Formats: sequence, structure tokens, C-alpha cells
Amino acid sequence: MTRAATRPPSRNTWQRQAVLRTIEAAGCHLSAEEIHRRARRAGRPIALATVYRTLETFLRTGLVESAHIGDGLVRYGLASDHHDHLVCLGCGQWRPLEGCVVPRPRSALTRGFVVTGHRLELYGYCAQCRGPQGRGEARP
Amino acid sequence: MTRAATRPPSRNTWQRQAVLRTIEAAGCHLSAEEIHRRARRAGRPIALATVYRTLETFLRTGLVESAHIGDGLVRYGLASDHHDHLVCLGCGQWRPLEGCVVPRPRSALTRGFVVTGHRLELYGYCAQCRGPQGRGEARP
DNA sequence: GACAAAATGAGAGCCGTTCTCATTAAGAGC
DNA sequence: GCTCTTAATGAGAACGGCTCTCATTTTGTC
Ligand SMILES: [Mn+2]
Ligand SMILES: [Mn+2]
Ligand SMILES: [Zn+2]
Ligand SMILES: [Zn+2]
Repeated sequence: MTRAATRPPSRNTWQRQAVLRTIEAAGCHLSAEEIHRRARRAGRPIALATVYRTLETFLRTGLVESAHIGDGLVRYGLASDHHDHLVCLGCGQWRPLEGCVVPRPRSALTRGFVVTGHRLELYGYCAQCRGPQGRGEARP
Repeated sequence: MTRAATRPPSRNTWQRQAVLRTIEAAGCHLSAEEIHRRARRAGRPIALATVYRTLETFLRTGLVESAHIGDGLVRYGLASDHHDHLVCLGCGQWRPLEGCVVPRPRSALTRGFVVTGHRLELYGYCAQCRGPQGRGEARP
């Protein structure tokens, strides 16, 4: 028989390094295709499927976090200490907010429910999308 | 020339009634396909595209609200006053919380960003899933 | 009832994501 | 360094939720 499983299989490929570097370099969460495009531009041509697989791996590891904004794209970013997010309804930008805005809810409200965490997205419009005089079409 | 536009065009079809009745009858938010299935089972065969179009119309009207849970499906439910949600990491239950827990964020934190709304999910475990001794697998 | 156009049905098309499988190459062991 | 096992990759097909197209039906108005 062959060798028994020892540790979680994980190989250090340049593709994984490229994906991680791309995510680190970005100031906000990126879609898979955007990560693909940037990683590709910054180095060797990597396959889109590899990007997806790598992101999946990083999610399992806890290295990155993912989020659905509502436009059909999943965004990926470095997982760090807890923080809430600002989401621009104009351009879809997904950016971290400094710290946490949510107070511990009074247990009277959560009857029987033990709260272990939360996820908050603040919706609105960034400076560019609000524009000079403040245009901004609402997206429900 | 023809008559000028007077009011927002909206016709009262049995399909729209069926979709609304289905959503009202459900105690929770449903996916478009689930609404399609139920409406269909409860009456005449309605087209999936019609369900989507009707939901879009209801969203514009403000009759229904939509939400992404994170599994790639959009869920639709009756729009009511704003409320946050409790999500059980054990059973996936998604239930409304009385009122809103989120304070207006200090503008110092949101530099240049105009906040128009938010979405908050409190994660944790419901009474059943906490159980007698408190089992409960985490969902990232 | 006649009419204009909103709304529908059926299915093709779109697009982000996942899967398949032949090929490559990372890491363990020598 | 070389060999070997198999994790990982690349290329493209497949998948699935959603949207679009267009001929046809139906609504609301006159
Ligand atoms: Mn984040
Ligand atoms: Mn709700
Ligand atoms: Zn913006
Ligand atoms: Zn539960």
C-alpha cells in the first residue's frame, strides 16, 4: 500500500501566489474575472478555472472571504479582522469600513437565538457615482 | 398624434395576481423558480419568464423585496418596513428581527460615501440548533 | 366592438461558474 | 539531483439561473 495521508495537501504554485498577490494588492474586493485579468496582466497567463479553484481553496483555508453584492458576481478579498462594508449602488464597488458599526443586540429582540456574528453592508453612493451635482440612480 | 402618457402602464393580469398570492401565502422568502413552481401548482401554467418579469415589476413598485442569501439564488418576499434578520448557522432559517439595530454611521467613517440603506444579518443558532447540549456546526 | 400597446409564452441566448480530462509539475523520498 | 506519486493546472465543454426576442394574446380605453 502507499503512504497514508499526512497533512492537508497544498502545493505552493506560482498561480496561487499570483492570485494571493493580486488580492493583496487590491484595495477592495474583486470578482473572480477581475482577479483573473489583473493576475494575468501582472505576470504569466493563468487559467480562469485555476483562479476559481484557488479562490475556493483560499476560502476553505480562511485566507480570503467572499461576498455576494447582488449583481450576480461574487467578490473576493483578504479575510482579516471583522469589519463591515460600504457598497456603492452605482458602480458596485465593495469596500471595507474601518471597524464595526453594529452594537450587541439586546437579547430581548433575539429571543432564544444566540448571536455569534453578523454581516453588515451599508448601501449608498461613492463620491464618483454621486458625481458633481449628485446623480445616482437607485438600485433596490 | 396619440394620447400622451398618463399613468405608469400596469395591467391587472391573472399571472400577476398568481405571483403575488404565492408570495403572500409563503411564510418566508422564495426563489423565482420556487414561486414559479408553486404558482403553477396552484393554478394555470404560467411561464417562468413571466414570473421574473412580474417580480421585476413588483420590485420597482416596492411591493416585494429581494435578497441574496449567498447560494446564488435571489429570494423574493413581501416588502414591509425595514428590518434586519437572524440567520441560523445550524438550519439556515432566515427570520426577520423586530426593528432595526444599526445606528447611522458616523460620516467620519464613510468619507465621501453617502449611505442610503443597509442590510444586516445576525448569525448564530436558534433554540433548536443550540439544542440540549448545544451542537452546532459553523457556516463560514 | 374596435383599437393600440402592454403583457405573455416559448425557447434561444447570455454569462458567471463549475466540471472533465489529458497534461504538467510540486514535493516527498531516496 | 533523480524518481515517483498525485495534486494542480489548462483548455474548453457543460451547467444553471436569469434575460432577451418576437410572434401572439390580452388588457384597458375610446
Ligand atoms: Mn471585507
Ligand atoms: Mn425580510
Ligand atoms: Zn461608485
Ligand atoms: Zn436553526
